[in-house]
Amino acid sequence: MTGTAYLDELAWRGLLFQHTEGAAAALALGTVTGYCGFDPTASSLHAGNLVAIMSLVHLQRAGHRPVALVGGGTGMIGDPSGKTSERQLLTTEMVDANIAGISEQLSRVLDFDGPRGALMRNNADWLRSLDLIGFLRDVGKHFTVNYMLQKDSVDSRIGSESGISYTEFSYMLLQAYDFAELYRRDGVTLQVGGSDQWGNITAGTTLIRKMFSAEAHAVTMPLLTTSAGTKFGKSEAGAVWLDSARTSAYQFYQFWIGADDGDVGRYLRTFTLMSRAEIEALDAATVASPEKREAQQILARSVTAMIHGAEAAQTAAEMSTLLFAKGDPGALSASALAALAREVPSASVERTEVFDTLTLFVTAGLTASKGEARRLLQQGGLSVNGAKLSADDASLAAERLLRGQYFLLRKGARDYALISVAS
RNA sequence: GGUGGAGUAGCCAAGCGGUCAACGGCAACAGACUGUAAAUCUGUCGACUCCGGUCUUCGAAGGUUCGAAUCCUUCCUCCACCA
Repeated sequence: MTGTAYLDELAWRGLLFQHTEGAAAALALGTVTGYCGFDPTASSLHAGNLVAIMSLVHLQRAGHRPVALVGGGTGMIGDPSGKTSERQLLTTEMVDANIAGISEQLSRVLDFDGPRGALMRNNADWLRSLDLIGFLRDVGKHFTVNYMLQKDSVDSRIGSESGISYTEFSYMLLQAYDFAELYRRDGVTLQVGGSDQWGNITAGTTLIRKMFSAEAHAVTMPLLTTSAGTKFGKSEAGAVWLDSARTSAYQFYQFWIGADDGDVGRYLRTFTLMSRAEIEALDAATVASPEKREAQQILARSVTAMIHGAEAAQTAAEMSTLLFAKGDPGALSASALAALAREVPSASVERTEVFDTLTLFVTAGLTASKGEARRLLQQGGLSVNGAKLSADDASLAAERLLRGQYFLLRKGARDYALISVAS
């Protein structure tokens, strides 16, 4: 294992934005313990957080020890980095509930066994009981306000309409203190994060130098964007969550398979552990025959398997094929339909002789109101059981139910839902 | 503290007594074309709707008027200049 394996790996994958001087040398000296923080802003992580998770996975694979820090303390304050306005404070209960959710997700992806097994830490353990006077004397004394004002995260907010509260202004010191505390407790000497975290991270290396006369390092990764310039990790329906209760494995799979040709190579590098040669072969395949979507399929399969397991990824792929292979939905077996009901958003309704088309789409959650459903119907954007509906298909007869029980609804090109009739 | 300017739908941004649910752009959604891609073109785009309409919006609260996003008063917030 060469000393620069970690940075080299990040670099060719396009995941290296900047790092402190001497980071490479420090990594070359032996096993380094490095951490990355996760904000408990929701009870689940989302696709965007995968970049940070991968940074820890690569760290571990390069022979180092990763620490995942959940922000049970910092989450009470809110990180101003990259935010244009003051944030709403979360309650302790919300933060703790969110921590429980994201800890579980992190523990599924990282390897906690062995001498370099990952560690899970929660900064609530040291931040919530922090006493103000002690903090101001021990930590605050090491930072000038001048230094803090220079940080981008603060500077951009100073000039903004809403300004920045003292609470969020202090955030950087808490994160710096986290780094120092992890150094003291676990010997952590490296922090990785998004490029917007540079200021917070270097505040930490500064603090460690002043408090412990020790050297610590920062590595940051570029913020991910799509080739269209939009924020990554959003689908039509909103954020792509790692929690299958929020985003089913099928929907998760669909998100990845919809990747643009221009993005898929980068995503393979960022979100899979595939080798450079394998990925370059897929790049070539995309150029040669983009319509096969080979790279997208492998990407979707791989990332879904990492988050939801190989079995769920297999099922998601099968459902995807089922829906998009342009087969006749009437031919689907009862068990295939039952499986579909678990993967695709679904709802059940009472049995009647005829069903109101618009109501069905609203019930299925594909449209927000009957008005919207009507508009889509008139535009030809709705279909049932694989057949496009026309403007006068205001109702559906019970005879059209698949296997006597289901309606397969579709909005647009790829938004499916299943209605099942209570028997 | 003084003077001047500004606050309009998810964002940007017109409108400045009725024809305003409010021009235009972006974003979003749908259709055509495709490869479950991109680009392009077309349509939709406050909420609900029995598609006839109904209801709630233009920083907040009052007021003038037959009628206000548009005029007046007070308040809140932001920006600029002066002190």
